Amino acid sequence: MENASENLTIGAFAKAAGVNVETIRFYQLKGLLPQPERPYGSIRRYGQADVARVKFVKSAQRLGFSLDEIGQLLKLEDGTHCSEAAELAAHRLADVRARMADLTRMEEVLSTLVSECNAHQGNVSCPLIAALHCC
Amino acid sequence: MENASENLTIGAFAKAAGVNVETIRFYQLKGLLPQPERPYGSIRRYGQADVARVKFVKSAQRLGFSLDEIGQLLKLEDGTHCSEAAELAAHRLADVRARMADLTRMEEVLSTLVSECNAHQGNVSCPLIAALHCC
DNA sequence: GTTACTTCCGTAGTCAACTACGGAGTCAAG
DNA sequence: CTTGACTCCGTAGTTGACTACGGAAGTAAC
Repeated sequence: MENASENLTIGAFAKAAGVNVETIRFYQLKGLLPQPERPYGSIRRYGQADVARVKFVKSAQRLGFSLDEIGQLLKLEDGTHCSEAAELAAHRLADVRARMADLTRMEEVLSTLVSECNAHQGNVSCPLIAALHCC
Repeated sequence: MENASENLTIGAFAKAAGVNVETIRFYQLKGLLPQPERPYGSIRRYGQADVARVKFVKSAQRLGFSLDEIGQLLKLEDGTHCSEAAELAAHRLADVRARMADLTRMEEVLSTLVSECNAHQGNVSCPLIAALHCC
């Protein structure tokens, strides 16, 4: 008999990869995982390479890549197309920086308003509400 | 005759507020704008107070508030419930800071990987792909 | 050989904040 | 009084990444 970890049912596979069964099936539909053949109408089996692939997807997601982009990265998975991969990452990096700039702006305004509200003891209007009315 | 800006059709209102007509109707559905009465089966009219309300919504959105939260803020619009408003803003601020922390982590990893990829001239595996495979 | 768990597969639902569509009614200008 | 633009209203579609459902078939344990 083969190693048990090379003969996983979809449930064991999902558990090993740390995702739901439905997520596996969803990734197959999206082309992120190959549709495994079903020998003689029985159930499909998975191995460590499949687990690694899902973990690759999850790692890339943590860096902000979309599933579409991850599909592109998976085509470069052999590591021989470094410049293409770097270009994808550079786009991601630009997007991350743009979102950080937005959040920085929000953070500045919100923290100012929160501290103004906390300092505010009078009976005139709330600084936060006033700011939303006026800008 | 009244001031034209107090007798707006929905189209003029939307233009004045800088949004689409459909957005107005959507906000009415969500309770962010009152459902104006239709006098005698004719069309509805809007005024500057409505325009101000939509602009309030859009200002709050720029600070990261969801429409649900904005609904709560609108109930405090008279400015006399500063501490409640400040509490909502504090939650928003915490969320903004959490998202910034996530993005900062992504930025660090991505920028490192992009520069490693750019420095990488050998024929061994791409640092980006390797990183996704391993962490 | 039966019970109980799992898998298969397609379709539909979730969330947020809209956007699009379509048919009927209303309104102003000529 | 007709034309054309606008409004009304409900329903459905969009995006992304899943999650849920349900009936049929395969599989494992006893």
